Amino acid sequence: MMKTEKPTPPARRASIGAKRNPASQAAILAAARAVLAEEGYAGFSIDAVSRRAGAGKPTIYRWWKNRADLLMEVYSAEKAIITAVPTDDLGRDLTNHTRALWGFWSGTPSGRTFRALLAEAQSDPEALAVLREKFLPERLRDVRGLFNAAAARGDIPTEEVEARLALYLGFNWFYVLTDQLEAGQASIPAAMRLIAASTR
Amino acid sequence: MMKTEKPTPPARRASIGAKRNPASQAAILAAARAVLAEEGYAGFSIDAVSRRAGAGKPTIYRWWKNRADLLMEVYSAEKAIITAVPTDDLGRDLTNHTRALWGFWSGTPSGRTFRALLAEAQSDPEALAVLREKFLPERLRDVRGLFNAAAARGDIPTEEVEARLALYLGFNWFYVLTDQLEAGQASIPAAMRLIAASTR
DNA sequence: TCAATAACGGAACGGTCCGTTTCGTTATGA
DNA sequence: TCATAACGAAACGGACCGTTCCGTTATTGA
Repeated sequence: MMKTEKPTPPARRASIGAKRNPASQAAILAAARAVLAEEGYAGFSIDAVSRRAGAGKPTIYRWWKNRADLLMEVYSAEKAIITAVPTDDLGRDLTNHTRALWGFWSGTPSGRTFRALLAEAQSDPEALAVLREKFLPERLRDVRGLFNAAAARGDIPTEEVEARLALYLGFNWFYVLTDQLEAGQASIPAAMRLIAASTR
Repeated sequence: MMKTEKPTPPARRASIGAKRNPASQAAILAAARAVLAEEGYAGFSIDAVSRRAGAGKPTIYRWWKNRADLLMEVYSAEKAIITAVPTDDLGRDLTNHTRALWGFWSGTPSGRTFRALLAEAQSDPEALAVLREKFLPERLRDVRGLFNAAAARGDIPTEEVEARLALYLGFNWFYVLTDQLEAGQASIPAAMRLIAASTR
């Protein structure tokens, strides 16, 4: 396998006593982010992050259970300023939100992080459960709010919120997982219009 | 890591001369299928397949470039008898096709194989390219036919076929990747109706 | 004040897996 | 007949996993 090592100054940190060193936490998250940005999921290993951060592996395992755990925090640490305030047009809201999300995925390491997270969940049932029951619900709160608001207005049936949410999610997953965010942009408006269509 | 070894009779085969031994090919594919069925992507390694098949690793690498290559053949070897002949109702066609696909994914190791394939593509750009440009187009031929037929009838705009196909694909991916095929069945009809909706 | 506590980075551990090479064996096909 | 090539086995160097032990550092609380 490849071995693209960065001669970056390790910049290690010592213990600051019987408590967690925030500098180490930050260095590890930053290193994970950098590895993902530069090497993608293929290069993402605890060893690589450890080397890059100038941190010991035990320090990583002390605070994160496994790779999925670390990936989730890396993703969450990137606080996307994607606010989703419902107007009176669900289709427009969804289009705007999708464009913001794709911009976030493309313009930061977050797209790669998300892809890594989803891949990791395929080989770790426990990670998949956390993804399904904690990570996704949190990340979906705003979008779900858009659908709920539309349902409250009577624009869409309440009992179809789940199906439409799945359509929305899947649409985004398909393009990010196939690394086609660029080419897929043209499909956004039509897709969002269909997801938001009122069932008269 | 785990070590759940099967004491199954190795049942190895010798060379049959200066040509490929079909029995070895079959044994390797069957072993890969079995490993995926029993251990999922987590247990899928060339070593494990080699042991299980009673085959040498060089024999595997002689005929398959990498894991993704083997995964694709495992998936393709499972010839799903999912015919998609368009009627005059795209929504109904899609619902039927989706149910057949999910049954196929649930009732065979193919769901796990597909998940493994998608995960593998996240760490191997070359595998992703093959998936995108060869594997998916082949697998999507029939479904694309459904959309094209609907477009030919004037039920949906031709220029929206790509967007609707992406919605369809993503919907399936979301449920299979989150291992929620069972719970997601209720969402199928509504989702397919939206994807098939005519834009009057 | 001063020991118990705990985090830190490091090195090293046994183990798995990768992809390749080397080997002796087998049988084809020209 | 004999070059060719596939076969399984074994072993390779290297990467990575998750853990253990180490000496060091500084906090915490008795």
